[in-house]
Amino acid sequence: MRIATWNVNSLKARLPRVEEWLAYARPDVLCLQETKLADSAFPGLAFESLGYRSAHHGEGRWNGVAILSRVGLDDVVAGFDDSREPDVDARMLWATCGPVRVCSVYVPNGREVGHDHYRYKLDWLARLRQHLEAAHDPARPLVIGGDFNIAPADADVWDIAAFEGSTHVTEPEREALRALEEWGLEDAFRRLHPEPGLYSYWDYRAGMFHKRQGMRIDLLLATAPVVETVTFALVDRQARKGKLPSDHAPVLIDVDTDRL
DNA sequence: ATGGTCGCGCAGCGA
Repeated sequence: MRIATWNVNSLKARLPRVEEWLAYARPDVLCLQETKLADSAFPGLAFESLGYRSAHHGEGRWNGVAILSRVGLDDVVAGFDDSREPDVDARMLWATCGPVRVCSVYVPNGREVGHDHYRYKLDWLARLRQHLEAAHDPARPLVIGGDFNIAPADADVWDIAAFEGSTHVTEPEREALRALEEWGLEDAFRRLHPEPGLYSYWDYRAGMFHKRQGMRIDLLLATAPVVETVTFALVDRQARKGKLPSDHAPVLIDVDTDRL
């Protein structure tokens, strides 16, 4: 079972690239972020024609997350599944796809250290941690895929010195990510690829992609039963090339579900 | 080259 995550930076602008990618990568499950669509504008029929069921949670203009699946799509929940006040933004979507509970997340960017949005980011991650503790079991198959807007370690950015004082690499952000890992999630891509220089996001500006100056902020966090059966992991840099690319590349893992 | 790019939506913000 191939599970992927991709921040598409507008699904309206990216639909041809997403369709092309589905055709050649053939993921079983794809988590999308930054669709920037209202639910009424989500192109579900286009995905249906390619063999995918889909669910979307969006508000239009900003944010927006989706899950596509060709192995079933059940028990869909939009937003935090914790009976508390709804999130102000459309950043989270849950669905059960075959044997795996899947969550697509677009973690707040944070904007600047000390900004209200930075506090919102940390609160958002803490709320996810609380929800996992209250309602999930790390012994069961769960994958949270998305744009976490956090580089887990210094090796996940092209030059840590360039990020002095910036969001995405601060200790509170990394601590919030570690809290998810301490509950029972693991960075599945990193487990198979410990080498540095592997990124999932490159700024559009200044030829950052061609200079290989990126950040690895798109993660597939998986519980132990999933992570122990991962046979392959990849950042598809091809999808960052060519005509009208997203500024993020898709990240995928292959899971041997027979061993789940 | 002292700025570089997108997307949204039509100015300027967010990333």
